[in-house]
Amino acid sequence: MNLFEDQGFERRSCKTCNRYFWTLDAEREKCPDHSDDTYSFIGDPPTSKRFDYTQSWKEVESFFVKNNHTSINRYPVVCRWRDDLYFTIASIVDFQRVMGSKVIFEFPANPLVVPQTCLRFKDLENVGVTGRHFSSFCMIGQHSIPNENGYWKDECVNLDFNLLTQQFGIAKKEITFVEDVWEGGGSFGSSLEYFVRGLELGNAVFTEFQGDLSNYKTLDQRIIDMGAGLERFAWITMGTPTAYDCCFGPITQKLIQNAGIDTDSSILVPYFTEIAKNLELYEDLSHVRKNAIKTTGLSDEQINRIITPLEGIYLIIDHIRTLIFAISDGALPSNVGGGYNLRIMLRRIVSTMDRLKLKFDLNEIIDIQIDYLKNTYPELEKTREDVKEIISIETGRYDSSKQRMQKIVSKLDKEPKVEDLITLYESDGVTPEYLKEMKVISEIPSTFYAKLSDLHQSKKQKEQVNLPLEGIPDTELLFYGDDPREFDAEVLKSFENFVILDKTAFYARGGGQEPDKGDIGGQEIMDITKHGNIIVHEIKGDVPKEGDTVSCTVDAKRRDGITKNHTSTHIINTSARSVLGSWVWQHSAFKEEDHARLDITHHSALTNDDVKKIEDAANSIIGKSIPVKIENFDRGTAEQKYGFRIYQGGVVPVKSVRIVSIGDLDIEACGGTHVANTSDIEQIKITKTKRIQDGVVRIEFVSGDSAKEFVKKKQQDSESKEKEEKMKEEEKGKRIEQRQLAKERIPVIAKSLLECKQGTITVDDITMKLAASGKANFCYSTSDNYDDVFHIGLGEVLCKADPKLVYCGLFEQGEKIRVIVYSGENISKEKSAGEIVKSISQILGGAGGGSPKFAQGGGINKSKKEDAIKNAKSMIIE
RNA sequence: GGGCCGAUGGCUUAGGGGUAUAGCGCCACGUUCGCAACGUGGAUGUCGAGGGUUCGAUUCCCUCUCGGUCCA
Repeated sequence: MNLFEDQGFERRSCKTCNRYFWTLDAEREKCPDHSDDTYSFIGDPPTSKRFDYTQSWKEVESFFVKNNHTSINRYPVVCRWRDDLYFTIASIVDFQRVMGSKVIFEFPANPLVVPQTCLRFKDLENVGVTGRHFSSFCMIGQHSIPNENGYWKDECVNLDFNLLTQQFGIAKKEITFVEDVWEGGGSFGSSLEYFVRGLELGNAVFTEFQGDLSNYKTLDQRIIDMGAGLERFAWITMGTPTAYDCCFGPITQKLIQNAGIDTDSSILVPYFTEIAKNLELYEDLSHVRKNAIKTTGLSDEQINRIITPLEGIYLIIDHIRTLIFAISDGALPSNVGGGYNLRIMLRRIVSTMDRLKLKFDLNEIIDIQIDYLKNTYPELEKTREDVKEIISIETGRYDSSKQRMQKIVSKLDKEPKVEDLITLYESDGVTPEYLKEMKVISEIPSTFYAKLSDLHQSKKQKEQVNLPLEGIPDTELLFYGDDPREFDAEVLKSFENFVILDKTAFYARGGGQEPDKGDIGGQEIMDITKHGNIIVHEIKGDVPKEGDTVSCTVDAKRRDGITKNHTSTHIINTSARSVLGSWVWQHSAFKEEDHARLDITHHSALTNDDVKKIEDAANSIIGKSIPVKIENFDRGTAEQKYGFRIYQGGVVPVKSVRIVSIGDLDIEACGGTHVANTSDIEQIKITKTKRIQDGVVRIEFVSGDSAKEFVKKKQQDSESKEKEEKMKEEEKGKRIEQRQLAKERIPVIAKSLLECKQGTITVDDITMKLAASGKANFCYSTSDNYDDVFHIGLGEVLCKADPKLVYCGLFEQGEKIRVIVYSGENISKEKSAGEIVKSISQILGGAGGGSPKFAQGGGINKSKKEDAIKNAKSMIIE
């Protein structure tokens, strides 16, 4: 290093860990991790300049721009350009593109700096407590490829040295460089970490080898990956007790005042210095905290009144800042993948406020934070209201989920067994952690997770067929060119049922678009798949000979339907985004000939109103007859030009991307087939929507002719449904009429019947027979003019008035005959209604039963009606 | 895609092969100068839809729809 020689740095080995480091300080014997001056900048910064978070970036940026760097905007924190990462975790990730097993680097400028927001959830429990851990932070990315524009080690170290000394005014003897090796992502190189007073400010990695330390070769492309923590740059100039105090802008002071915490720097400075030092010594955070309390001699009262609430406030602010970035960039809190991290963070915010009895207005915190952050990240302004909306929905969801769990837990009458725990978790979403918190169970059984995972043994993945494709050239794709429906092609290879042609107009399965159908040399095509750049056709009958020329026909109607549906997918996607909110992204899609579906990221199920608005927006795009333009771009150029919205369908593993744009409404990287103009689609109709998982909504739809048919069929359906409804209404009216009739007539009939004091009387086909004293009275009817409602009503009234009465109603109902028997209170023991019904029903060829006081039954032998009533008479009157 | 749970008046719900529970709300009347409170009474609940078993299904079985939830 020329710099080290010029400036007089000395290389030494740490007395504790033997690592080599470079210093100007003749006294220094240990590396920064093991020195005594660790974190002495707290309360005593090593520079007279004071830069907060915003200003720190302005200083860094202006320094590098002055030194011929291009300053580029941050990339999204949702890492859509890589399949293996959910969130952007380092600035270098911005420029990494995975192709197969290889990672390649694509730089939009060289050299460059970027203020890259990075999300890391590894040390979540440290956030707010340690003074320097964040769930998201700004990585100052300084990147260079050593060519005619870029530079290598010497220049890099020079720049970083000058940044610290000139721009930040830190004395050069404060700076220590530590030698190390950095490895990751299949490549490695030497690295130089730079520290000031024990705080690592940055790490420059000189990536030049591929492989690992035992087996490596030089990379074709050497890269400088210098990452530095912007929050730390601000902190070292401000010397505040924690980095949180100087990195969040005015919100921190506001919340501290709001909570009424008295921040006494004579307590905070030594406490957080101790925390920082102890963090290097112990792994366990509670140990670190305990030790710091002991060393600084803080009382329990001071901890509870000052430190604990401060930790909570720091956590809340940090977590909200992360949520602002993540939601702005299109991530939604959910129960899957990276979304779960966001849900956890929101729940930590809410439960921290509950625990500390802090009443903050989250919307206000979001506003103040965005007002501050937009100095560096102006794009956050655009999603301000969307962030608030998502956070408020998620907060509400947490509340109702807590209530739900409480309700379920309150119903538990005994300590649940492991099986019960699994049911509770699987069916009701009650986590064992919650049960432990609520003291329903004392410990989570050790077998819980084992049993749970047994239950969800994932089925074996479909084995991928390995086809012998070596040496076959790429297939020429006619569907990207003239796209003929009939063409001749040469058979390059054929085996089993597979045919490979030199060129093809058959679209292969891919990008959610189903393959074409048609025939090759008269044989029907079963499936078409893509293997690298080779298209493989699977056909039904015998395969043609290699070298033959075959004539091919594409099923034009099918292709037409699929194509319309594909463009419709793009249209619905952009319509949904404009109706619902900026968080809407394509999650996945499927396009068949006569129907298609699009899964989008959205927090709730769609309402009918949402669906109508989306459909209207989509049809209005069709009505505007917008040309659909297809262009090919270099990937980097496309990303810079259109942003990461182009990756709706996921990662595109090719260097040149095909950009499909519908005016400026929707621009996506897409390999599918599309109509030339939106008016070709004619009509889009959403047929169904469904929430398929937390945070994902499925929209099923039809377009073109299918849409027209759907509308027609729906019209017919609604007409027949209307008729049905009318009939139901009529039936209902009849029933009500009958009930009304029964209600009116029962008192009248009952009165007449009860007037009979002896002998027999018949009123409206109902006969009352009064027995001699002591015996049961008998009342019956076999008229079909009465129904069950009537008999039940009359029986009850009569038996109440005459507790020695047995009432028996027989009537035909459709093909069957039914019987209802009531037995008065004073007689029901000897003349049980249940027994009578059983006997009668048997005669009628059926069955029945009930209680001694009330029973019903029935049968199918209508002709036995008279026999039945005779039997009843004999049973009752004897 | 798979598993589990659920769907009962406007709302919350009990129940379970044989008259469908209760609370809140609502309406009417009474008490009151009026309100609240109280008292009395009232309501068109096809017990999510369709099929099966049965004399009889809201209940049991099957299919479907919708909702919840968990796992991929």
